[in-house]
Amino acid sequence: MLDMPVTVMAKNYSHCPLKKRPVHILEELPDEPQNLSTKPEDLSRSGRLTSVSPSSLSPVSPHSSEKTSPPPSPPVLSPSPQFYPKVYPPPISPEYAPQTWHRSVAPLYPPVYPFVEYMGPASPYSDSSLSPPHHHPPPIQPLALRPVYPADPSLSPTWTASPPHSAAPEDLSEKRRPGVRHQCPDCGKSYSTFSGLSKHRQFHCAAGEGPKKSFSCKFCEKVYVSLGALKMHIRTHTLPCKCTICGKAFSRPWLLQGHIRTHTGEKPFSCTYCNRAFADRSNLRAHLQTHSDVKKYSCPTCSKTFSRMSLLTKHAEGGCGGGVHAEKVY
DNA sequence: CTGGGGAAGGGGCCC
DNA sequence: GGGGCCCCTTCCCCA
Repeated sequence: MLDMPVTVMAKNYSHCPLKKRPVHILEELPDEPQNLSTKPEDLSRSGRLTSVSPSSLSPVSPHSSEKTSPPPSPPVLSPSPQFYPKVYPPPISPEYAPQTWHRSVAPLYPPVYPFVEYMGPASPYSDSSLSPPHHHPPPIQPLALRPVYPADPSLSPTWTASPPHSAAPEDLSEKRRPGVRHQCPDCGKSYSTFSGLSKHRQFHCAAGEGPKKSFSCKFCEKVYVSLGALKMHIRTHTLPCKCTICGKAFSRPWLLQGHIRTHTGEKPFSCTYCNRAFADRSNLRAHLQTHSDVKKYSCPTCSKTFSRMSLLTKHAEGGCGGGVHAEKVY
């Protein structure tokens, strides 16, 4: 069974009047990894907020009533490009939209590999905070992934997932012929056995184009292709950044920083149209949509636009008939 | 019921 | 590789 941390789902928010969401309290964390936080204690101990970097969203001091520039009149109707510089992909239908981990039951990240084989002391999981995939793989099929080398040595081989029994006996004998070295076409390392080369190419060769290592979270079923991504994810379980005021824990320092603003009342982001201030930049961005006649999300059926995807989804589900195949308006 | 605000989460990117 | 930040998204609450 999984060695999960004890997570207490608070029934109410009495311990923090500002919270609207249930709070996960890690009561015990067996083999708790080191504090992966950057400087959470510095943040909470000092109680001093780091300055928010200036941006296009014009942060202002918490209690400043003066504005650096008069609000433009009247509000521009189309979203300012400075806020939406990206080319957005088509919105995902909510039924397929990703959900946050604490709500999700099914893993969002299917394993990259059918299996991961441990390689002894040099294992990437030597860090106690990182665990090997807790899904014990099915019996390892030798040659489950094998490279097919092209004639041109400068080209990377393709990988095939042919079952082991598909390899002809003569092929195996060829691969194990004494004196024959199996060289990695990507990095040049040679191995006495084909399986050695195969393992190298699957899990160690950074130059290769084959599948890379996978890093599995020991607290849930998510799998990442990089150690950094896994470490970042693990913080969502360990929640190393703790608010000294209410005790709520967060995965990242800047999340805690934003939370502390809910206590201090600091709202560094102000709307240039109505002068309303927000503690969160994204909330200001959403607010700016309310000043626009043509909003970000439009119904493909009736062309009505909405400031939020959730509103469009409700609209579509409410009988417009257009479904939730929303399109963003720019 | 709808629309908006508040709070928070995650991945990605840049330094 | 890690930290900080950005952006998007989601959920909850309220008017």
